[in-house]
Amino acid sequence: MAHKKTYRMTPQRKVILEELTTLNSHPGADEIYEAVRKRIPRVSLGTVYRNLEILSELGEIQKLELAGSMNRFDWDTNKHYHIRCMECGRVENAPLAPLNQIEDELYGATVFTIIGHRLEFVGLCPKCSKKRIISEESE
Amino acid sequence: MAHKKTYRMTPQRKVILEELTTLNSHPGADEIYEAVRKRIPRVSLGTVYRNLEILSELGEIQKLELAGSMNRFDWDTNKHYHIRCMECGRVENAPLAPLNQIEDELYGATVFTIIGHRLEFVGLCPKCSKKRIISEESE
DNA sequence: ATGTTATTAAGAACCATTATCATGTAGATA
DNA sequence: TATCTACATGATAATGGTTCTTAATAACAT
Repeated sequence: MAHKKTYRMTPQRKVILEELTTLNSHPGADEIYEAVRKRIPRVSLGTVYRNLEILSELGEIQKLELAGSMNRFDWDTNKHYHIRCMECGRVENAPLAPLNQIEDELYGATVFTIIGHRLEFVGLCPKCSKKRIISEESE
Repeated sequence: MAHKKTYRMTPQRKVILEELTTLNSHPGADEIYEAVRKRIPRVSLGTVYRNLEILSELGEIQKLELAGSMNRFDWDTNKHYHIRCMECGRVENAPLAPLNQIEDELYGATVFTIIGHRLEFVGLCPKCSKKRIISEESE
């Protein structure tokens, strides 16, 4: 029989959660690490990763597996989509309601058991799209 | 003025392309590397990565940036979506037509310049969904 | 044939993430 | 309160995918 895990609300875990909700937008583990270090200077990077993992297991936060190598984290656990700047990697929420029926369209058409879907928009944030125009001009 | 790059179809590049089209389904760079090594034993992993990159730049193949760290490659350069097994990582095409209008819905609602979107379904392949049932029974 | 540029093999470097491990601690139980 | 033990921690090494570097070679243009 599997043993039910219990979780403690440790100071580190609490600070990590607080900093994630404070940070403006979809930080990566590295940014969270830096923020937490300001309050707990001797915190270890492993602790940050471990707790982000645990918190998302508990449903307290959401782990975003977008394109690119780095994971990002979101305090908003509601279903929503994201836009990623292909230039600087900045991530923002996409103003689009969840496509709840889209998975039904695959029902019967695939041998897979569908569990969910991930939709991500790719584009340029204002800053990077401005930069791009300038660099095209100078060519 | 930017200098236009020219590309040669070298033996290695050709074999990489051939093996990708031969391999059943959405292989990663590692699988392609193994396949190419059977024909060019001394090929280097770096060459495989470099050429996969170049081939996708040329539009000969498609680079799939799905969730998780590993990129996969697709000889089919038409727009289409994928299903990924969350257990074993196997990837198949999703039988769903491209959502061509979906990006229009964000127009005016975001400060980003939208360039494209990525939709990926997550689920269980037949093999893994069978395994999961068995392991649930034995709990 | 000569210079120029693209390509290669091999391995080092890189970066995000995980694993390891000895030590520490919260909270249940005696 | 004392003790027990599963869970947590910090420090650091290891991993795995990918990219970069270097020096040697091959292909093309002249």
